[in-house]
Amino acid sequence: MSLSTIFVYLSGLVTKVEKLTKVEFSNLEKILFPKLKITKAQVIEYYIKVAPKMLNFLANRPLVVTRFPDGVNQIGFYEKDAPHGKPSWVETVKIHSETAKRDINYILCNNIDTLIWLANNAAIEIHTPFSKVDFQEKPDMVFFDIDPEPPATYNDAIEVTLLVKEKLDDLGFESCVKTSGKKGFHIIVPIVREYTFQDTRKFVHHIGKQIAKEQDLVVSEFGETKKPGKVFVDYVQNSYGRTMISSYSLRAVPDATVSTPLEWSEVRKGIKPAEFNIFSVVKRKKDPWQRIFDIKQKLTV
DNA sequence: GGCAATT
DNA sequence: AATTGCCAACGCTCG
DNA sequence: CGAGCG
Ligand SMILES: [Mn+2]
Ligand SMILES: [Mn+2]
Repeated sequence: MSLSTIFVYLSGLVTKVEKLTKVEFSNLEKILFPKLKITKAQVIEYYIKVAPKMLNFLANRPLVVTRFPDGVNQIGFYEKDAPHGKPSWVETVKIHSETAKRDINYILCNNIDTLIWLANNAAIEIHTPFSKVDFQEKPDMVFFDIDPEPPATYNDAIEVTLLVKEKLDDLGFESCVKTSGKKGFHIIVPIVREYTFQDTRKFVHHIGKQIAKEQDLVVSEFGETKKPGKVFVDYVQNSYGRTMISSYSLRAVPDATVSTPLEWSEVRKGIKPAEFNIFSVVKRKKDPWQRIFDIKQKLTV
C-alpha cells in the first residue's frame, strides 16, 4: 500500500498512519485555513501527496519556513534555527551568521519524514535558497521575480513573464516558470555552479533593464519596486542568504494557494493564482520542471 | 507547536 | 499550574 | 553612513 493511499484515511485511522512515519502527530483536527476549513491533517496529507515531486526541490538546501500554529488568520513566524525538541533524525546543517554572530542549525529536508514533521509543525510555507549547502557561494539557478504593483494586474504579470521568457529564448536559455501563489510569477534559469550571486544578479538586472526600455509596463530599478501600475522585474533576490518560496509549497493565504510549476503553454492571460491550490495541485498529472535537474547552462550572453 | 522562563 | 515569550535577520541599493 | 527594501 502506498503512502498516499493510506493517508486518505487519515482522520479515521490516525494510529495506522503514525506507524508509517517517525513523526508524532498533534492537533490533527485543528483548522489552519479557516476560510476553506482546512485542517492540519489535510495540510499533512497535501505535503505527503506532493512529496515525490517536491523533495527534489528541497534537497540539500538550508530551509527557512514560516509557521502558523494557530492558522493563517493568526500571526505566524519565520523560523531558520531548528527548534528545540526537534527529533534527532531531522537533519540540520550548522551555518555561521556573520552579522548575527551565532551559528544557526538550518533544517535540511532530504526525506519525506522531515516534510511530514514540518507539516505537523504547521510550517505552511517552505522557502529555499538559490544555492545548495555544499557550495553555498555559487547559485545553481538564476531567479527572475516578477512583481506586479497595483493597479497592475495578474494579467500584467503574465504579460511581463512571457516577455522575459521571450527574451531568454532569444538568448538561447531554457527557463522554468511557476506561480508564486500570490501576486506574481517566478522564472528559473538553471545554471552551472560557476557564478557568484553578483553575476546572477547582474544578469537578471541586465535583462530587466532591457525589457524596461522597450515596455512601459516594466520597471527593473531598485527604487521602482513599488511604482504603481508597473511590473517590477526583481533581480535583488539573487543574493546569498535570500530565498524563494519552494515549488509546491503552500502559501499562508486564505485560499491555500500553491507555488505551482507550470508548463510554459499554461502561462496565458486569464489564469488566476487561486486555480492552483491545496486541492487542485495534487490532481495535476503534469510534472513540469523535470528538466531543471538536467540543464546546467553557462551564463554567457 | 512546543520548549523554557516567569509568575 | 498557568501564563508568557520566543521563534529572522541580511545583503543590497539609494539618498 | 543609515533607512528601506524584499
Ligand atoms: Mn515576488
Ligand atoms: Mn520581489
